[in-house]
Amino acid sequence: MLDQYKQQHPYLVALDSIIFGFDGESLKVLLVKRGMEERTWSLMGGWLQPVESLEQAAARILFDLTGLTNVYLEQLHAFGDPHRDPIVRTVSVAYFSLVKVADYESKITETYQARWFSIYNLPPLLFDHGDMVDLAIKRLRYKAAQHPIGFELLPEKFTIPQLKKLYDAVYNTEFDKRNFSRKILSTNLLIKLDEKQKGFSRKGAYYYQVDQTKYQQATDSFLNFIPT
Amino acid sequence: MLDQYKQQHPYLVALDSIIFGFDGESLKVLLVKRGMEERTWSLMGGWLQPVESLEQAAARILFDLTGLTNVYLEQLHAFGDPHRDPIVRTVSVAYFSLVKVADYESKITETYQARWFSIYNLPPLLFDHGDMVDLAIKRLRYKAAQHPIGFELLPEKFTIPQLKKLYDAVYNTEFDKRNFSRKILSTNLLIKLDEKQKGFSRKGAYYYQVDQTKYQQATDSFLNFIPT
DNA sequence: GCAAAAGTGTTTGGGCTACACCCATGA
DNA sequence: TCATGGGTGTAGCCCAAACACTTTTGC
Repeated sequence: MLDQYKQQHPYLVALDSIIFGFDGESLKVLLVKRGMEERTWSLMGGWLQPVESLEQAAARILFDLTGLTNVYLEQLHAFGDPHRDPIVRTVSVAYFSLVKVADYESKITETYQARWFSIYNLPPLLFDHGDMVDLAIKRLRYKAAQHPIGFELLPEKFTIPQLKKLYDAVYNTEFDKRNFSRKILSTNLLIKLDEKQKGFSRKGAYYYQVDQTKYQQATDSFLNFIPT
Repeated sequence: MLDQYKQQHPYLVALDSIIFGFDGESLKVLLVKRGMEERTWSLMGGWLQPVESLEQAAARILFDLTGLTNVYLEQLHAFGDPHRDPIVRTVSVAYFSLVKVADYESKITETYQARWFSIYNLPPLLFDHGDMVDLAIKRLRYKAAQHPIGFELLPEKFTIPQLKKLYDAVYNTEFDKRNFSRKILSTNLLIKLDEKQKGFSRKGAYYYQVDQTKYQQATDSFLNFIPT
């Protein structure tokens, strides 16, 4: 190894994931109690391994907890305050992910002690994990305003009222249902199914699903996505 | 140190800066030829030191090259492909910054071999620095479309036509001057000065400066910032 | 038949776009 | 006086916001 490299200090590199889910009513974050820190809730995290990229590591860690693959995963921010971990200096790269709660629900408490918390009712968190969550919420709002990522939080089939409730929860407000559905449908990203939701309301709402082809393209383009 | 930490591999952590500048005509990036890599241009970068945060490190490195402080500096992305640096595994946190070219111009070539390159005419770059620049341009466009960060690239006093040229350069297009100035002025972020620019045009354009108070607040809020 | 949620239509105002003319000045 | 860039005004259009009524169905 060259001198220039030898003189430098190496640091531990961790990954932490802010995992968002939506249960039909409010926006939730998945927290765990890990290892030595029995008393404090924290984000799901782990260490970067020699053979993997940051993104691969984040996906691996997410898989360990949830058993899910093919999940929406986006790098949030690298946190590197010298004293963020009081034991040993660690740089943590935070990722945020959006998961469909229904897809796995059961798995999460098998190995880990994990629980969903409403974003408006979070417990004290380990290290700077609270900052990470705050930033992730901000980013989610920012991003969901222009990109149709909200679908990632719902099951394959969902109704427009469900989608509206999700947006209501994310922005902590109440959108106008008429303008909302007009706006959403005008994107042409949704395919109306023949099936109606049963049990929830008398009338029943039509199910929709995402047009995956169009969705892939739209993800990269600008869309102003918040109606009234 | 606890076992959990001991078993983990540490890595070198670097910082790289995409430094944008505007010379009145086109958008530029500042590149250097560093150390051993005499033959390849690269971004300005350095190693994370034990006592500093990521942001402090990025600011320090930027200061070393340009002598500037109080510069617009924003974390772009952490790059961690296992083989991005072929010699030793390194995680690099990239920052992008916007500097006022006029403020220092002279200093940059004293210690380092540095040069401004048009973003449309970049040389081959070291490692994954090309990806970093691409991402930074994308982010700059994305961000400048909604936040008034364009001012960071101009001197304290600037004219509306100068600002329009900057936006033209960033988006590689030509905005309509009437709509552009209406839009910019409607934000009320600019203070018109009594002074006119001399020498460039016959008539001379009025200088403006940023209303710092309002600007600080606006930075955090949504503004749709691109006219025709 | 009534309660509760789903679904749809209209009007209005503001902002964006497109476009054209006058102004100030140095040469 | 003329050439060059600076500065402003307007009409049309589209989109977003505000708002109310009808439909469906389980009880």
